[in-house]
Amino acid sequence: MMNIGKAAAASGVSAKMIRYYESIGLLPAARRTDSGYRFYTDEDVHVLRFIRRARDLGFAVADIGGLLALWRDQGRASADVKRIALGHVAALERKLAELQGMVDTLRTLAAHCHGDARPDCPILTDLDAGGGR
Amino acid sequence: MMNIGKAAAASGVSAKMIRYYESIGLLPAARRTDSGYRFYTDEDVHVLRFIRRARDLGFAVADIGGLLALWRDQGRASADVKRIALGHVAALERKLAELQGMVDTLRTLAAHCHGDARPDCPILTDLDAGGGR
DNA sequence: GTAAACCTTGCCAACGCTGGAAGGTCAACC
DNA sequence: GGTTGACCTTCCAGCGTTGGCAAGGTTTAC
Repeated sequence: MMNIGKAAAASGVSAKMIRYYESIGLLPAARRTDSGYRFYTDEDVHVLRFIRRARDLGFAVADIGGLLALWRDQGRASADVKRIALGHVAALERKLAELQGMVDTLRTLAAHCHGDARPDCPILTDLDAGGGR
Repeated sequence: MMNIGKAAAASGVSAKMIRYYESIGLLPAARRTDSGYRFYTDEDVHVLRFIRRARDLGFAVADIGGLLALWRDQGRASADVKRIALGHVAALERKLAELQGMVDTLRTLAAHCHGDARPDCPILTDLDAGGGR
């Protein structure tokens, strides 16, 4: 039994976020003391850590709802978990490829920019012309 | 001389976005017809395309303000442009590394998940335990 | 008894857009 | 002239995740 500050410190999820997760329905409403303070058990902290770890791995909060349901479901099929994880990997890789393309383009442009006091610069010229595509 | 719909089609920036960029001060207030319609010139479309290209390269809207100022400044030093571009590359690469780390972790976990009807799954176990770090 | 550290709720800000509602304007057609 | 439909206008509200601040109640420690 601990209040939200302790649960936050123990889980690595800020008190603000715990309340937020509760407000959007990712977490069930916490039990309250007579004076209205939320209180949490070690089990709750366990769930919070699960959420934190999933966030660190880039899962959207909505996805985490699904993961939590599977986590709690002792009869789950690991295929379901794997499918979610690989779907997320695919999404991450799309984003990776996109960022990588930006980096490549910018590096190429920057490599051809004198980077001195002269005004001409292929970076601006490219932006100007729309990349020539 | 064209109204916002034409300018949007010609630049690849939606009418909604053009108004938004104006509202946040990235673009100067457009001239208006007597009836209040915004109107744009080919030169304006040129600027819009510049913005679009910069967004495609992942520049934040705030950064684009700086780039636009340099673009318009005929006496700019290319070093200033290059610095902004490389700073942006560095930020992109930090994000890339972060995403790559997530992908690597998830791929490793997924590779050890049977992905069948059995419930045990190292993905959940990892989330459970906080990654063991 | 009082001060400090906690808790509560609620609202605002950020990012970059997207959608909708309610209304005015313009062009084309009958 | 009238009507329809496609355009334009403004404002409002939301997405997702987090931080910050305010005003007030509670608990803890001295």
